[in-house]
Amino acid sequence: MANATQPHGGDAAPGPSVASRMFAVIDAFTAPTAVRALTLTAIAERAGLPLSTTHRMVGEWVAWGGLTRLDDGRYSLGLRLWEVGVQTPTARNLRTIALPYLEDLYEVAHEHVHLAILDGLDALYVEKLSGHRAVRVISRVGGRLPLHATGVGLVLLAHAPSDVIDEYLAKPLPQFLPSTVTSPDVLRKRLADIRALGVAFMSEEMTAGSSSVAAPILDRTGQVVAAVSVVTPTTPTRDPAHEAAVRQAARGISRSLGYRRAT
Amino acid sequence: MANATQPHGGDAAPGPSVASRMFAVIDAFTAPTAVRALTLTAIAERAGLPLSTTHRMVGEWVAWGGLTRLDDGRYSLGLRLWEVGVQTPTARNLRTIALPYLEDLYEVAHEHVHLAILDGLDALYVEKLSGHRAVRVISRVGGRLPLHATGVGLVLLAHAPSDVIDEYLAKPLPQFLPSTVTSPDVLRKRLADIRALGVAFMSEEMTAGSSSVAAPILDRTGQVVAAVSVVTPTTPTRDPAHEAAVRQAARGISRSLGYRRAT
DNA sequence: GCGAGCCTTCCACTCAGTGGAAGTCGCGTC
DNA sequence: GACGCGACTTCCACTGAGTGGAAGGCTCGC
Repeated sequence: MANATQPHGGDAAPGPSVASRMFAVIDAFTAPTAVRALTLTAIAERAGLPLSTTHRMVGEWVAWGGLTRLDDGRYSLGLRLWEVGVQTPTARNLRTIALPYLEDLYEVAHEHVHLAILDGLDALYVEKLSGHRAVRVISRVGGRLPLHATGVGLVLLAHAPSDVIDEYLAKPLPQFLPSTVTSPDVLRKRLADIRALGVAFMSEEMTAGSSSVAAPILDRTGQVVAAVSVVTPTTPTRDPAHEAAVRQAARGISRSLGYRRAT
Repeated sequence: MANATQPHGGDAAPGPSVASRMFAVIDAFTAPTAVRALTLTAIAERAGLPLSTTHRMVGEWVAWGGLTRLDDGRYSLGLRLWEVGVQTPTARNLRTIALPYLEDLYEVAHEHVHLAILDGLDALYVEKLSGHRAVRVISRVGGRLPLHATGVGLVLLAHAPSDVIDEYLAKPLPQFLPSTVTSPDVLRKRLADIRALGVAFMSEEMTAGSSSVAAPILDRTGQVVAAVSVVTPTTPTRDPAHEAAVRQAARGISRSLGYRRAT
């Protein structure tokens, strides 16, 4: 679940304000590991709050619908939170515009199709389509994965502002599998290739048995705002149809976002 | 946006607690109408809070990531809210399990594919796939539509506990188009037919020019927990392929949820 | 230059929020 | 079937976090 660098620190300081305590309660479901359901006591522990305080906070959340009490007495994130969350413009607009193209891509490949954006120093997965027989991968909508070991991540990093690249390469890069590239120099070269080629290829660097092709999505200002990819089981030779389809989807979405090449 | 009966009352009473004021701020983006971005002053008005209080609340939300300040100074719902929201078990589990089948359905029909659940007295849209050329409809993921005028809604209502049906039929039913059925008696008959047939057909009752076929999804206990539908442009004759595909998708999802017919 | 909107900051008052402690509930054990 | 345990709920006196009116900035456009 890659607990990234900058965003949300997890338990840490609940802070003196009511609001921060309210958030600590919600964060208990996210950090350190994402869980479905927690008892009141568990929430209190994870949030670092006294039980009675937690009790009141949880009560408020439940009243609003941000948390739900399950039959067994435990709590889980509530529908209201989902309802409000999916309204968030960034994710919603992008999804709405991109979905038809992702569908097309899925129809060609019948493999995982990913759409991700750069948030902080992570690839944040905005959408994921999968079929019945797709490879096992760990991405999930709303999840974060590292930039240097995923197809979409590499594309996003390649087109990020140079200070972001520097910052990312300055920190130690986890090696997930033998072929994960962790050398900053090699990565720099790789990013240059990705910019030149217009697509990124990735194989066996995050999940064993899976490879991907990813391409950048540009908005009306020509900025890279997202990346699409197809993730397939690793095969001896690359399927050129996938590359073409990913490129086409990326182009289609970019056009829908108002991008006009070169002018 | 059908502001339903029971859930979230919108502006109303902010209440004396900090939490309720915090929620009032978020609700400002939802009710009375969903909006993308608001100025601080607008939030204060919609939430019914003094400006300085709003200022502080908004500050807390921004610090956590639940709201984002845009370049023009206005605020919109923040990515963090989306990130947490998509983690909500109900929606997430259902989506994950159903998606592959929805994909199949989409591939057959190339029209809107909807997945909805019953929440309160509304159909809550959990997932929606659409292609490039699909009809214009007003459903959206996270949105609510009335039970008596949509395909999924009719299916959900038909299989709801009888007290829910009674409650729903007791209130006045809005007539959206000439062919919207609003008579409780006619609807009761219709619901019985839907239960008998196993699918619901709906035509020109919510949006002009669109029709749909919907089928129920059952969980391991045999309860109807959701409904799938395909929404197409209205045509003189019904396409039997759509009905078959919807039934098949519903069956597939039900099976994945652990439903075994009859035993 | 002036007014209108909109946002930010300040600060004395006070009531909402706090959390330790005591009470309740349900369950498995001896 | 009383006992203990863990998990939850309620209580309440204390107090500092939160409140909101007011004043100060900033930025337009006329």
